[in-house]
Amino acid sequence: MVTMQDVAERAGVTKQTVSNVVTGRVAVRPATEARVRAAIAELGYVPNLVARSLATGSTRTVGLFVPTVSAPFYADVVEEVEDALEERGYHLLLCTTRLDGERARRHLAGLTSRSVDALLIAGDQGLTGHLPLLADVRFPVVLCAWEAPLPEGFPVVTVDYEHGGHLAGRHLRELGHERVAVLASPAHTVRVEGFRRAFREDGITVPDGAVHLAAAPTFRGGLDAALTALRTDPSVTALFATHDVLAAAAMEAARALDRSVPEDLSVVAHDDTPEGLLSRSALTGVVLPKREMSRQAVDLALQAITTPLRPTPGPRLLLPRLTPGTSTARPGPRHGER
Amino acid sequence: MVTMQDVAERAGVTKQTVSNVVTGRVAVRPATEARVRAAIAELGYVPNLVARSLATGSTRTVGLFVPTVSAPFYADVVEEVEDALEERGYHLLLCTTRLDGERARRHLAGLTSRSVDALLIAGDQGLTGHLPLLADVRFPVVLCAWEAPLPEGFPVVTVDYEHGGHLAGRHLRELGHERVAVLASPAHTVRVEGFRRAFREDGITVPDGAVHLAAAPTFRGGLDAALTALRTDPSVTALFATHDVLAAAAMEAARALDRSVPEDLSVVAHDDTPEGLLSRSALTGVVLPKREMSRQAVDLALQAITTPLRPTPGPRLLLPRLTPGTSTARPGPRHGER
DNA sequence: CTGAAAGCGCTTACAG
DNA sequence: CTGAAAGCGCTTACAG
Repeated sequence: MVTMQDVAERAGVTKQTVSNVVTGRVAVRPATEARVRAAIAELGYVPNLVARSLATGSTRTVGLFVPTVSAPFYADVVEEVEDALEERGYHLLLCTTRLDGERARRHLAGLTSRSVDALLIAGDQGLTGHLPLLADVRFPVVLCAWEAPLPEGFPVVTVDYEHGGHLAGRHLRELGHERVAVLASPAHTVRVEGFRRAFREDGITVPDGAVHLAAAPTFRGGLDAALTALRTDPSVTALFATHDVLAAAAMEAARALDRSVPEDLSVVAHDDTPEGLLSRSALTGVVLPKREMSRQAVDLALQAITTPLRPTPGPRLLLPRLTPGTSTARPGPRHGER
Repeated sequence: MVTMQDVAERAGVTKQTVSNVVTGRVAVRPATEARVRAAIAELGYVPNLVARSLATGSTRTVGLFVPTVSAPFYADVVEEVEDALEERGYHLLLCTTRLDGERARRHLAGLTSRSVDALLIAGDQGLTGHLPLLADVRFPVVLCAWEAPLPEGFPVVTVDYEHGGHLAGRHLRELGHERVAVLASPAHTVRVEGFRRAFREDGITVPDGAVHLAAAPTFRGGLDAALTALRTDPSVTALFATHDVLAAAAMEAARALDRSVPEDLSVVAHDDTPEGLLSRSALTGVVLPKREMSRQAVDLALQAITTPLRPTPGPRLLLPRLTPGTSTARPGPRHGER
């Protein structure tokens, strides 16, 4: 391996001068710089980043925990975070936790001490019990996309999920729906609360029995829950799905039960991926500011690397928006006939 | 920061002994080890991985390039690779290239010299022109999921895409389809060739005009191509989609044109994600051995770190399988009536 | 603007 | 089984 020392000898300078040329931190006389650059090119010198990291104390790498990359929402978050990091000259170390706290714990242990400059944790699922571990960690931690109760002591950039649920509920109320069902992941209690609040404000109760939890956050799990929901109460005129995968399942369930969307059934979703790669182009959905959230989280983390954030800033709540699609309409004539 | 030296002083030994305890490389007398472990616990010592990397020459991190994590196929590959790496005590540095060779080049430059022990490149899209750059790289590179012509000098673990296309074609032929169209990504020429070969073997030509390229590998791009395909030749009884996102688009197009699947139109896909998170639970598809491919690629890469693979092993071709679903059937009565 | 020195925190032979 | 020494390849003040 070619080292700085080799370059220095070739150029007839000391390695400190080579370092000055490479890092650009200190000005170097043009003639010297040219000699050094020529030597670098001739020898094919490439700086050893690990040695630099040891000397500077920075790896220029940030860790990201997400539950999975197979859910469109998190796939987008990963790419947004990667973009933001790349622009700032950082690498991305990815860990998927698969809703498994023990797995997250192992990953965290592997990241101990100085292998990343900071850690971003997107999504609270399966992690809340393991938060105390984060206190021992040597680098700043920023939480995002956090729906569980917000822990103290960590910077958080997240979405107002209650508001998101409320937007979905109000949309259905404005269309005139009264009897609705909810398809939810167990972790999405806050969105469900917001949704029910919208109905409550109009004097309508969405009963507990109308909330159907998907056993697993998969298409299959969602499909079963959706079929159950529509069979339990065939008179519902609309379905609220708390995330994108469940929404796809809801569409499929409607098809299976021969209810056309939106004529026979409205479907509104949370976490829609409107320009994504999936088949939900026309879904009415609450879209989350993924890009904004990712960038703010990255900025906060990089800032915390150089300047400890004392005191910890309060949580930043970004507002979701409702994007109208063609999956919702006024309740159809079938409403109440069954 | 607590160092090995601090622990050594506390335990009344030298730091080499602490190192021996931590790495377990050299046996240490039980009594000494107990003292060292106690000191580690008391001081909350955590080894500095960067320093270790500099001393050992290994970062225990492997880079992975994928075009995107938003396509189900690559999302699965990322998680499989991550699992294989984690089992072997390695971290995953992720770079998404977004079909952008320039972006890949930048990422590659950032990985120079010793920041990863090895690099896995999954998916050839947008990269073939940049392969020469890989020759300069300081760590082993393994290619996988490679459909473009195989470059010399790199270990490759990929799928027999021609065979995959042939499987899809033969399936449709066995059902009796004669007039078909293909929905393809520009990069998927090999699968298309295999598909056409299946028809050619039966004396049927799939004309060039029946192959519709999606402008972009997105749902929207696929939908446009699918609508064009079905409008250009309404008499086709089956559609072959060369990857999962296009298949989802084909289903949507069928729906939009009021052709029910499989009665009015069969759809067979390549790269299906049967147990994935998407709405294609019942699609007939050619499934790729993602898990097997990912593990073999990881094994090859880790092996190459310690023992240079000389000469470079020949490409490993894994065989895809056709999984029957409910999206294909014999051509319906509509066939030829238009 | 350039050079000599110390140091980042670990591991690795090598003696004892 | 334990200790003294050298080294991994860089950066960072600090003199000159």
